[in-house]
Amino acid sequence: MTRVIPMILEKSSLEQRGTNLILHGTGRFDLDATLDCGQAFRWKKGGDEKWRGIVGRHALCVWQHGDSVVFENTSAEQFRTVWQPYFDWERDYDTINKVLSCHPVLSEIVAFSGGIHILRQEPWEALCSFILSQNNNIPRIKGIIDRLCQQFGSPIEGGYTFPTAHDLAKRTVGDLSPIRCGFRAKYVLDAAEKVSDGRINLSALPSMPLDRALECMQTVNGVGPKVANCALLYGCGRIDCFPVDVWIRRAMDILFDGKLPAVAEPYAGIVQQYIFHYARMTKLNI
DNA sequence: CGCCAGGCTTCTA
DNA sequence: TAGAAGCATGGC
Repeated sequence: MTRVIPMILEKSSLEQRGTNLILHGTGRFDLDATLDCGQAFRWKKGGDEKWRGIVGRHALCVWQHGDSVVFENTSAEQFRTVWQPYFDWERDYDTINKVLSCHPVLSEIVAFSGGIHILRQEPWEALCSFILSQNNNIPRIKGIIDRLCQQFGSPIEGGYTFPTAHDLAKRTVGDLSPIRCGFRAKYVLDAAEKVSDGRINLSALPSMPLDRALECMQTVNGVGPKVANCALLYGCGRIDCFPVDVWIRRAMDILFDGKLPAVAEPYAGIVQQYIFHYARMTKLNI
């Protein structure tokens, strides 16, 4: 049975084909780049070219053909409540990309990275993941997070959930040793304690003034400006955040003489992700 | 093997 | 108060 549902605000449409749901007309959206640009660490691409990952308590297998994206075993209802917000399909990236492209250098970066969407991840998962990311490389971060979920998450069909702050708050550094996250263990535990006992209220962060939200994040031992910005950008939908790491620092100096063009400021977080992907993939060979 | 990784805390001058 | 050292671990 095939049914096509036109979508509000989009040129796209949904088609239910058997148990799979297909989103047509995704334009310039790039699933590979979105899931592999260093913003999320729990997606794996199989030999069958399909991505598998877990968000909340939902396991998903997803792939792309041209401008269609296929969601395995997904209902329209689940798409609307889980995957549409997660993949940030409510946001008008076409218009943002158009606005950015008036700047010559940004235009080149948009041409390269403009298919990326910022994923709306769980705040706790984003905070915890980016604590684990510090002074670390992406393949190893993924391994650590895999082990964290297997050890302390809940088993569900298709894998394990990300452990809650409450789950981790009662653990010790010794408990975390099988995770092999090194000196970061004490930082994760401090974050877990502060989130689970309410000293940090993650649900208040999206609407807080940015400077206060950053300050709040940085009350965690082991969370500085970079991790705080990442947690707010990827976990709280704060696209006004601009995390600066070594790649971004170098790219900003080379591409923009150290200063982000004014036209990019309202979308700083999105542009940051575009630049990060561009910098890593091209190694800034310009 | 040595260098470095989506940094941060702590020590030192 | 700025700048360097130290930190666990392993990918490349």
